[in-house]
Amino acid sequence: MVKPSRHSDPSASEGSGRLDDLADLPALRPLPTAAERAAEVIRENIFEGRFAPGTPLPEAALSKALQVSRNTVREAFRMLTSEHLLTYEAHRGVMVRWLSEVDVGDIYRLRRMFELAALDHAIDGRHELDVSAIGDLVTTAERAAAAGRWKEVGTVNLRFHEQIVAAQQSPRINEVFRRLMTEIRLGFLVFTDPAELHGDFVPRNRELHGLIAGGDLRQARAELAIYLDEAEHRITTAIRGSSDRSGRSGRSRKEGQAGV
Amino acid sequence: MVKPSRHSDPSASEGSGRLDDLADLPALRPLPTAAERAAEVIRENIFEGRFAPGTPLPEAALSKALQVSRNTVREAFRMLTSEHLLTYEAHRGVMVRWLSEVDVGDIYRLRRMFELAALDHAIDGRHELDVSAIGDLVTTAERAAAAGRWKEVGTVNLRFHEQIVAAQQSPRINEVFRRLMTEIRLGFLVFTDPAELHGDFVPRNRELHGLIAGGDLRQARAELAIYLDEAEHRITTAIRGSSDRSGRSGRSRKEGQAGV
DNA sequence: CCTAAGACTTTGTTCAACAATCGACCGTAG
DNA sequence: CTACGGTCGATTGTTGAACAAAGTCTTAGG
Repeated sequence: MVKPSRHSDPSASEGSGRLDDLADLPALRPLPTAAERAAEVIRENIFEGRFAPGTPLPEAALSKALQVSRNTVREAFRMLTSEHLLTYEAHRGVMVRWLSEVDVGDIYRLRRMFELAALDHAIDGRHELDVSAIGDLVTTAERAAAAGRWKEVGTVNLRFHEQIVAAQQSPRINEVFRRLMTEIRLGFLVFTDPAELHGDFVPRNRELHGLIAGGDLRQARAELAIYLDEAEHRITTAIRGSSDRSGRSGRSRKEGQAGV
Repeated sequence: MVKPSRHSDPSASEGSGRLDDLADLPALRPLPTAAERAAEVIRENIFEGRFAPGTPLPEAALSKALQVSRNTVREAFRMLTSEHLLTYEAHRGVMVRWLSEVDVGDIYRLRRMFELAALDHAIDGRHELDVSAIGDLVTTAERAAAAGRWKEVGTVNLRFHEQIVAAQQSPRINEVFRRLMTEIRLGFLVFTDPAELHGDFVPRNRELHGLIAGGDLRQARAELAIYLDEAEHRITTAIRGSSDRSGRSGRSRKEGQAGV
């Protein structure tokens, strides 16, 4: 069973079990290379709204700001481009990606495929959903919502869906889906009030968890489908609104964005 | 009104319509950066079998061989790693990826999802398959097979499937699928005689095309499902065989491959 | 046989420089 | 006034050398 996990391998339950507890530690972020750290910072700045969609990111400026060399910045850019967070054009550099309505539609098409397939798998008994992990995530989201930490609510909600998809135990599905979840966060940025977006999804996730825990998987699947339709519609509407108001037709040359 | 718009209407038989033909030029292959060219060469060497799976690729050696700087080589490595053709481990560099049976199973799970969904889409009338493009690809494959150019047969066969998937008109599905097709070519490498693998798939693709052209999409879907099962089985078997024979347990440290 | 210290190799990162390309500015011609 | 064409400055693309950090191999010793 080749589980290509970069970090500790879970098969460490043999021999002198003294170190086993250490293996379960949160692994305090190795973040090995400078490029990864740089990418992390840029990513964070994007999701905090400091680097808004459309913002060009010059290599020299980032190099100075992050205190790393230009080569390292370029390396970080490449990572973020492959995550679809930046768009790249030769000799023109990178800019923070604009998520269009078309993009959202495309992302949700993939979400439906992967998430509904996961439920189908569970219905057919091919794999099992991790009910307790799912429940924990809902609880975490509820606590964050109660405390008003809406950004965290959004993040945890996405992990909730990742956990569902993980039931298929497909490394590639997990990877692609994770990237989709990162990308869709660009769509969250158009909401000035995150509560508006995430607020009522928390109780619905709780309901989903209840259905799954109760074994009512068919009902859960139906609910999930509705959930996805509505989420897509809500983000699409928000994007349409914001693109009308703030004239963002400044998309310059050509029509689309390159660099996928 | 001499606005030289790129896509003027076809009524170009008047005035100074002289430039309109230029708009239809094939746009002469950019291949802009040295890193992309380097990646292209390495990719080609992998699929030609000169860089076999498991081969480590030292930066310095490639830098000298390709006549580009080490930084550019690293850039190329990163591209190929994100295509899943190379595996990467910090401070240990990259090596050509081993495709395991588990990988093949995972890839084919995705293939089924995407390809069968494309047929379902066509069945529901949501999108249409490009029958002529599909037919052209089969013809090309037939000609290559007749001439014994089996590597080309494999490539064209993959493009045949890409064309089917393209019916869904989803940029992200296309991208992910294209990457899967690249990756599965690593599985082709275990066949010493490519004809053994690709040979009888060509007539089956012809049959598939016939069914699609005839509008018999349900039958096509069923055939495609069988096709995929058999292809998976054939590659899996070949990998099991080759990993038994040539002791490839030289997978050194740890059990898996990192870097996905 | 196994272990450990040191030598060697390869990767990670930086820096400075130059070439290639892009975008804007600015005259000139119609 | 607008359209065209060239110049210039800024940014990206790429190089080569250099050094630090981590891994691998060799060798000496228990």
